[in-house]
This record gives sequence, C-alpha cells and structure tokens, in this order.
Amino acid sequence: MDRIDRKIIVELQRDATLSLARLADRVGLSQTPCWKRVQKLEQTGVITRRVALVDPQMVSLGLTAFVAISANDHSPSWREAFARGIAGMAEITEVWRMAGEADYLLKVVTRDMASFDAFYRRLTETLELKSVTSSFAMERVAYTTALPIAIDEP
Amino acid sequence: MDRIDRKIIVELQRDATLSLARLADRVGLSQTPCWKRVQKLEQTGVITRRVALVDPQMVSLGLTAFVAISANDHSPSWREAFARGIAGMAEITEVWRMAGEADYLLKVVTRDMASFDAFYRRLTETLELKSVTSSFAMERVAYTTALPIAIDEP
DNA sequence: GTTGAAACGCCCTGATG
DNA sequence: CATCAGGGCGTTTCAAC
Repeated sequence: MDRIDRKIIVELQRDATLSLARLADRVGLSQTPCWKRVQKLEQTGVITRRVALVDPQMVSLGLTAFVAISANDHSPSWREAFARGIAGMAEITEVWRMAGEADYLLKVVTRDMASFDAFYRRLTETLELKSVTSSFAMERVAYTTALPIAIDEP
Repeated sequence: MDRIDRKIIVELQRDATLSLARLADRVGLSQTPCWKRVQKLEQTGVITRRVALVDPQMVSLGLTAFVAISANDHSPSWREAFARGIAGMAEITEVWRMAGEADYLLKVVTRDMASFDAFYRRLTETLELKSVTSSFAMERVAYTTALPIAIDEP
C-alpha cells in the first residue's frame, strides 16, 4: 500500500466509473500495472464493492433518524436476538456498537414520520430494549462515502 | 418511476458493476429499454454517482465518531462560518442538521484517538460552538449505502 | 515498472416490428 | 416494449523490453 495505491483509492471513491486509461493517467501509471493494482485492492478487501448512490429525496425516503439503543441485558443470547432482529429491517442502514451511554446507534431511513413510527413499533416489539432514543435529521448538509485517505502520510 | 425502475435501483445499489445484459435480465427487460431507464435515472438525479466503497480498517481509519454540536448562536453568519469551517475537514464524512437537542450531528472518521483529538482541537478552534459531545463507535455491526426501496408499494 | 497488441465483451446507437 | 445488427470503446491478457 503505497502512494499510488492511495491515489487509486481516492479516485475510485469519488468516481468508480472512471475508465482504466483515465485512472492510470491520473495516478501516473500505465494501464497494465494500474489494472493489476486495482485487482489487488479488490482481492485483498481494501475495495469492498462498487455501488450506485441514490438521492433519498428522489425515492421518497426523506426521513433519516439516528436511534440510540441500550440493551436490556448484555448476554450473548440478547446479542443474537438483536442480530436476528435487525437483520430483517431494511430501514436500518447502519448499526454501530458504541462506547458510552448507548449500546448501539442505528441509522434509520424511512419515507416519513408515519413510516418511522411503524418501524419504531416493530423495533420495540421485536427486541427487548432498556431504552430507545430517536433523533431526527432535518437536512443532510454533507454526505460522502469517501474515507479521508491521506495520500502523503502512511 | 415504476416497479422496474425500482428494481434497477435495488440492483445497482447492491452492485454497480453489473453489466447491462445481466441487469436487464434481472429486471425482466431487454437491453435497450433497460439502458434508457438507467440513463434517465442518472440524468434525473435519482442515481447520483457510482463509487467504490473501502474497508476503513484496511486503510487504517478504524475510529468512527459521532459528534453532536450545538451552535453558539443561530445567525446566518454563524451558518456561513460553519459551512466554511467543515468544508475543509476531510475527516467529517457526514453532516446532519438535527431536530432536538443538538443542532448538528457529524460523522467523523479518523485513524485513532490521537488523530481524533487533533481533529477535535481543530474543530473547536475553528468554530464557535456552545457544546460538543463526541460518541465513539466500537464496532461497525452493519453498514450499507443501499436505501430501503420497496419494489411493490410506490 | 514500460510499451504494443490482440481478443473479447460490453456499451451505445440505430432500424425494425 | 422486443429483437437484430453494427461500430467503437474498454477491459483483460499476453508478449517483449
């Protein structure tokens, strides 16, 4: 993982439609070794996938909420039930196990408050939770999937 | 935006490398009309971009934090300063204007706690903030950029 | 690492029904 | 919408340096 690899990552995080020729040009390489590097980055799991990003508003999914959850107990069986429960809920796009107050933080995407309420009922009926605190986003001010890769410093 | 459009979105959100032939097959269309739909979804801004996703651990960016911020005042000038301030900080991958307690919620990605601390100092030195509360993620339990598109119900 | 080239698949366009 | 046909681009592999 050197400077050129990081350049490749930076470019592909911004635009995965970039052709190999243009990518190679931008990172200062010819096509063949550039292609080999991209392959390696994919095979070693640095680049995990290539996806299309969709505007939530355009598909009527305007409500994003962050839901902080505290577990009822901290047994392995609760964890399993939690894992199974959230697996079936497509509205949950992210799950983070947290340090501090809450045990988990969920990012939840729904159509509107009514849909969120339906989700909330399902969540609290499915799982045994000590506490659930929902915070609602009014506006997505900034959003990127690109990780802050520093090209220069390793 | 009909059933087929939503199917296309679902597929491309999962895997943007899908060839047109296979995509067309999966959504039950022939290539030409499928291609036209994809074009339209891109031109109308439903599909905003295609990106490569990177494993944070693999690039030594293992620390994700959620930072809740309250503004010093709620003037337009503060907003401007805020917008300018966060624009230069690559560690901030998401900014949400929130309802409730905090004014903004930031998702911040850094290498480790030392890097986060450096970021934190920069943040609090750059901006006038009433309060800043950081919560740290221990584990990314689930993560997807795919919005929960329902194929059947509009 | 570089260049050059070949083979193949895929994208994209057009015509037709 | 489907199908067919074609040109051109891009990916992928190989050879040689």
